[in-house]
Amino acid sequence: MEKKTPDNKRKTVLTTSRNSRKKRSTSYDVSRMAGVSQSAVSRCFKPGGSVSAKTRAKVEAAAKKLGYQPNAIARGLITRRSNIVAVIITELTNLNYPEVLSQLNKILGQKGIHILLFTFGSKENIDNVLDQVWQYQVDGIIAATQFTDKQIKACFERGTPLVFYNSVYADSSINSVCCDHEEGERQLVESLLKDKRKSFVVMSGPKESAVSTARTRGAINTLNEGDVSVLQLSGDYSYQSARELIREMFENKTFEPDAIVCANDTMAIGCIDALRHEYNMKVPEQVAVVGFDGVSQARWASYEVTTVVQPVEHMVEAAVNMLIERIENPESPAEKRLFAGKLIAGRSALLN
Amino acid sequence: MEKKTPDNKRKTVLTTSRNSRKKRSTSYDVSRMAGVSQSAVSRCFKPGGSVSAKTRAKVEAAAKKLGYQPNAIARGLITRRSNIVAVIITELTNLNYPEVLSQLNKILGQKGIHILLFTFGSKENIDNVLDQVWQYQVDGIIAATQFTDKQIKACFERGTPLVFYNSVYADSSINSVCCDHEEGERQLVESLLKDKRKSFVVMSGPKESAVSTARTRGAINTLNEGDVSVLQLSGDYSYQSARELIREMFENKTFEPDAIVCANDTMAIGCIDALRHEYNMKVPEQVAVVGFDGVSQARWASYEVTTVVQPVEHMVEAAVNMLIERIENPESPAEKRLFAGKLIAGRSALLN
DNA sequence: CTGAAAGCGCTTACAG
DNA sequence: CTGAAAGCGCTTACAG
Repeated sequence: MEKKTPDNKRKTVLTTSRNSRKKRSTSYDVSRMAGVSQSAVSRCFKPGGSVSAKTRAKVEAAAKKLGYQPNAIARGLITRRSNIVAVIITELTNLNYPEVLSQLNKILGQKGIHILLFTFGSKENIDNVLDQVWQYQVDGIIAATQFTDKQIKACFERGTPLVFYNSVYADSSINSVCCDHEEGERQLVESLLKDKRKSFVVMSGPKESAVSTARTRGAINTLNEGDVSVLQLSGDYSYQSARELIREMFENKTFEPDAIVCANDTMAIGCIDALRHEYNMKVPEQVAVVGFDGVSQARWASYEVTTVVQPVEHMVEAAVNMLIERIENPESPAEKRLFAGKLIAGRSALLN
Repeated sequence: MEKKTPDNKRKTVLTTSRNSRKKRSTSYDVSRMAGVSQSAVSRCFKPGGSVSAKTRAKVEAAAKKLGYQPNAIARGLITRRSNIVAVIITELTNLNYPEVLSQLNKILGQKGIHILLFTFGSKENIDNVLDQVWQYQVDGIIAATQFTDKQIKACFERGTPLVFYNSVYADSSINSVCCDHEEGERQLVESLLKDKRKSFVVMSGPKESAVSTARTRGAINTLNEGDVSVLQLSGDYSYQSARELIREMFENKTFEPDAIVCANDTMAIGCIDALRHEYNMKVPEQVAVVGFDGVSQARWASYEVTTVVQPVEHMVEAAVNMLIERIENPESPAEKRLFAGKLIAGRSALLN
């Protein structure tokens, strides 16, 4: 009631809520209290703005008293820089992503950039996500998911810088940071070949995942160079899918592997559990199992998965730097950065 | 070069970048092409805006041709509704959070609300995060972390609705959604007591975590009702910390537990691995181990942790609904919602 | 260094 | 239903 309501027609729900919401103070409020112009206030909050020490002192005192913070939304409207980046990421249940996301937040935060987060299951439509992204005028996009050509083109047309994380496209005008999945897998498989393994199962992740495809390709190509038998199975990156594939294989009794190459650590863990706990087999003596990613769970004593660790910190930092470079200088040439993974010999496979 | 640059003084880096950035079309561009007023365009994009079918058709055609999307930033400036909610979350490595975050995104997304994500390690300052939050004029905050009274007061003063997730405060004017950690722990411990366990280790998480404190309190209070010996140890929710605590305990040979009550599943898994792989002990025969959370890893065959599952989906949905209710109606009374967890008997403890 | 003024792209009473 | 106009809270040439 103590509020001034000059306009007593304000009665809609929206207005009610607007009124009862405390009004935040603006640069005008500060300028009035400090006895300076509104422009002066604005300059005080702009790094490198030219203001005298005296003016700055007055403004800072007033701002503090009023609890003033510049409105980043209004600023973004006029500067066309929101300092917000969209992070689009599938499968948050993928054990690798929390680390990626956490690292992204850390590095972007250091640069004063914020994350508008979009995650989604396979069901949802990336087009919808992109619509949201345009509306929020983000400065750029980091995408850890697969886009269609059309979606990529839309980003170009709108001039929104785009960097893919672990998702590669042949088109050289597309920016990406990627782990060398194919080469990493080759190293794993070569070690298994040296260890005289003869019957291989290669267990892929989801069909639509380019990462899984690259890993599988690395495995198959390397195996084709050796004199071994190979069975390809297709899962979905999950622990459950790996267990089920093992179960099916043994029930059909069609194949007796002595090595299993999994598309990620989670599936490797699923295989190890199925082999040991359902079929009473020795890992790695009877069957060697290898994964990929280097998630923390892979190091747990019950598994100690032999795997390739992605250099997540370096990759994320590279992605962020690439994106910022392209936000600040849209003419930067496109670039693909490929990082080597590091093979870690655990106890799920005998490697010398 | 084909661009019109009426003002040839534009030469700063910022301006360069602005120019080379494709200009997105605005409601004015659409109105010009459609031959209607800009207000008409605006109304077409407002749900329930009153426009004739004819006008709407013209506007939609023009908008489509221009690839127009309303600028949510400009809209937010005038409506004072950004449709952005800040999600503030510690310890993304905590295995429970990916699920929470993914669920948050799903439910908020369904309501047309976006997430500005803030994660941080223990080092960083929540005050800094809150400064960012104010600047971005978020509609509300979901905090899965501990605030100081002063920080909570700041939210009140600015009129920013705030809902805590798994973080409780005595003050009844604070909104929160929480799992009943104390009662869940009581149930776990009672089962262990029924199972005739006599020597208990209670392994806490980080000192600053209210959740860990509640769980530990539930355990200790229940144990005090029985005739058993109790050793309290303090870790940090991590697998490593649990293994180290076990190691220290056995090296000091001060205590021989037959039951270990862990602050979360990850620590329970660490205990199981340490007991089995370092000390060659049988779990659950010699030592029973229980956790808390119900993360997917707890169900892995190597562990099958007896635990209490948090009803994450319900909790997140409750938090989102509470927040939206308070955004739309700031006068809503404060509320605390407490959800029961569900005890799942795994094979890490013998429960009947 | 400083202030007055224009303008970012919208929404929304208001008057027709 | 429609359009002209004011205004959200800023930044930034411009002129002093």
